[in-house]
Amino acid sequence: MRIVTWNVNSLKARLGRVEAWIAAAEPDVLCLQETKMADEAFPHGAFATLGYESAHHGEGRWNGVAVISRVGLDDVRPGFADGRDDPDPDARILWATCGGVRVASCYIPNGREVGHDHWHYKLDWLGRLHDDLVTNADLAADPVVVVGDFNVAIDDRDVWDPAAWEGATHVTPEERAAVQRLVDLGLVDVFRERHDAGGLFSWWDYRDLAFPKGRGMRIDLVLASPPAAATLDFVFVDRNERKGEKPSDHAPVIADFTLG
DNA sequence: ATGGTCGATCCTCGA
Repeated sequence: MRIVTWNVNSLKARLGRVEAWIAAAEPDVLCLQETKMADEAFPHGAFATLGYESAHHGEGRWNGVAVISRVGLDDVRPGFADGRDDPDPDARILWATCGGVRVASCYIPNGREVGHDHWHYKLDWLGRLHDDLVTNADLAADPVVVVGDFNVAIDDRDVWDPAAWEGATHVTPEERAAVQRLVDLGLVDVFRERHDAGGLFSWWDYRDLAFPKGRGMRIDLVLASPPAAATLDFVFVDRNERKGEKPSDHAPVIADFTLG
């Protein structure tokens, strides 16, 4: 089963590229983030034409997440089920079961600046994801794959210049600890398990020619429960998608499992 | 060629 995460930075602006990419790469499950689209505007028909069911959780201008699947799409659930009364104010997580795998498409808050209200929201958001998993998933027993734009670089290998990012959002001990809590539940960062090297990134800023200069970060993650991670065949970043006309600033991360 | 973003919105904000 080929599971992909891709922050497309507006699905409206990226639809043509996404359609062409699906036809070429043939994902079984494609999780999108930053669709920046209302639910009414989501192009279910375009994906149906390609043989995919789709679910979307959007709000319009910002955020928005989708799960697109050709291996079934059941038990769709937007938002958290973590026992708290306050819903997430943003459209940032969508769960679905695809081909027997429980999948979450996640767009973790950016954080903006360390100490900013939005940074505290980011830490709280990752805590809610943790509690949602504890409440609703049996990671030791079931295939669960949590993917998305985490806006956190787990260690210094995931940053083009750790010195330039020292003390900045995405690399603080607090943010890294919030992701580590997910790993401590048993989730495996399958890309890092398979690739030791630094300099392998999934996002490059549009500004200052960051991509041709190699100035990126690895912030798009595929986190798999042990039963899923044990069946990993390969995982890589399709950095070709960062090239060409009107790319997203993120490239797809592709993980193939021999599940099912 | 010695610089340098993009998208959605409403001309600024968020990333």
